[in-house]
Amino acid sequence: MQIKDILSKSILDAAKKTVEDGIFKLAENDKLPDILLEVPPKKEFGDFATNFAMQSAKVFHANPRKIAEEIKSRIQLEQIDKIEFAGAGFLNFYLKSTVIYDTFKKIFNAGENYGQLPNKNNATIQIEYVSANPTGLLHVGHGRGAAAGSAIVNIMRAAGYNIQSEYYINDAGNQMDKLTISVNARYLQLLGQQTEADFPEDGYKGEDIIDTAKRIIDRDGDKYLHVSEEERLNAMRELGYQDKLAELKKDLKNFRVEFDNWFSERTLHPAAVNESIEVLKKIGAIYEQDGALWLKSTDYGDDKDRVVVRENGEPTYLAADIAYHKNKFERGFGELINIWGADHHGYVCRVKAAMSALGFDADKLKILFLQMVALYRSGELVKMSKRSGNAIPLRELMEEVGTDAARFFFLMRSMESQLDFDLDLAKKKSSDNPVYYVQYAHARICSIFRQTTEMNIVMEDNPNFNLLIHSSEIDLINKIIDYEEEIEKAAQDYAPQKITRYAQEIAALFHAFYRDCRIIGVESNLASARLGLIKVTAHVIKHALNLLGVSAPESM
RNA sequence: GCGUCCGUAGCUCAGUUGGAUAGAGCAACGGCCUUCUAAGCCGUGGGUCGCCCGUUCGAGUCGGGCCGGACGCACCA
Repeated sequence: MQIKDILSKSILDAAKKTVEDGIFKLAENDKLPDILLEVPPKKEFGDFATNFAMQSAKVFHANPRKIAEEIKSRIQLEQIDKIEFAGAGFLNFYLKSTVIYDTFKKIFNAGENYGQLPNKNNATIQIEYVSANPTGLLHVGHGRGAAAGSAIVNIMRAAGYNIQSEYYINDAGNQMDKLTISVNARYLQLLGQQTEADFPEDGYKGEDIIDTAKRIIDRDGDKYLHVSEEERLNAMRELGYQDKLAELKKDLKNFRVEFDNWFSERTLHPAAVNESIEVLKKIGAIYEQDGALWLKSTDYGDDKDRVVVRENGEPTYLAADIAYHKNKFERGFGELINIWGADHHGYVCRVKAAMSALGFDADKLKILFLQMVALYRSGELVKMSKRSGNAIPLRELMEEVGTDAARFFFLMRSMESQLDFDLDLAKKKSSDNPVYYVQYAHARICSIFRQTTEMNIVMEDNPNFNLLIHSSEIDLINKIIDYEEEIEKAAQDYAPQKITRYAQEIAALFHAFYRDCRIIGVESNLASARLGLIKVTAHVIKHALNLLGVSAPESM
């Protein structure tokens, strides 16, 4: 049992005891408030504090000071040095120093396992993210989604959840037709059969389509000039698609993003799409009007009903999405998480409406939104890529600042905040740059180990951590003790930025320790304990960076 | 007009189911290398938490109303 839980329980027991002792009365319908323990904002306020005396003032009909005194006198714990009443009604708990040493010793002994929480034995949670159309290059917005999604997957796994990650490939419908005519036009152009003037108006104009056409020519030459137009278009569709998908996978891999499953929209057409429409028709959630089929999403709070099959008989994107989400629900996940760009928020209601209509628990579907990314260079907003004339491709960002900095910067802010990405700062090789700052702390520790090993300063198997009494050492130990709780919180809130922040904080505490506490040149038992401390510190920094998908170099 | 998100130091942002004197980084200014990486450390200044009203013992946090910004409001995806 964690010290926090022990404290909570003894506070609750003490509160109950005040009632038993007849000090306070609890009315029939009144309940004791939950015990909230927090780490106080200032060290003088102790190791933990609770506002219980204030929270319970109402049900006890007594002033907080009186409540605090009564509770204080009923708590006897060997781990506690003293309890003080402070402020408007806080109870501050001061732990005996042995508590943190005992806790730290357990962490030290856990070694590489520290940071991996026990399995929660939950039904698998599915996280679907990126899911960009395979019709062009991933841009920086996708990059933010990729960084966030993969970090959330890592964090939730560390927190003990079973996770499956998935990418939904929109490889059917309109956008594939556009890809086809675009690749076809570039192919014909490159082989001198067409000019720029022939390029279809609504085609994809990006340069990457030319690259795709070039690769097709490199492979198959001009052979599609000598077949029927239909055959050529079919070839352009398939080859273009395969090429785009391969590029997309390549970028994601370089960005340290992997998926457990790739789900092709094509597999839903036409059977699964038709089937979900039939089911919805049968239960009256779909009706016909103006030659189209409409989902009655207004029954579930939507502004208007939505078309699922167009007048021309073609299903809409929504129709496929209903079939896809139905499929996901039927796979039996405990929770479905989608990470979408903020520009899709208007879409939530209709998808949830369809799932509710189909009898699924729409609350199991959690949709997280990602706000936009704005890149700044020399203080100026960078809008377009010079090369592609379009949104900035993720690979250009990776080339410019590197994968580590790109991921770290994407994960510094909460997802629902717009992100201003400072390219100059991301490239700086100094402590101004937060990613270098954290990595440097890790490298510094590795460097100390290289030197101490050479000087035969060794860490014993069982160092005496009680020797670590400097405030810089205590602060660092306390931060390390917090780590697993931080993971838990980050997982619960789907908030990778909490880990990014934590990494910066522990790095800062290490640098302060480095300033105050030397290892080489001190008495061997103390050196040994300090080596133990920095060994765990290095592990935690590396572990946190791994969760973020950022490397932890051993030298810089 | 409607919906979602945002508004906290000059800039970018944290602020743990409402709690103690609102924090961090950058920028500015001033210090620290004969000793484990100065890619580091220490110090100083800097705030009407967009505005108003309400709920509460207590509001940056909750509710209502304004103001400002981003995004969305297709038989596109």
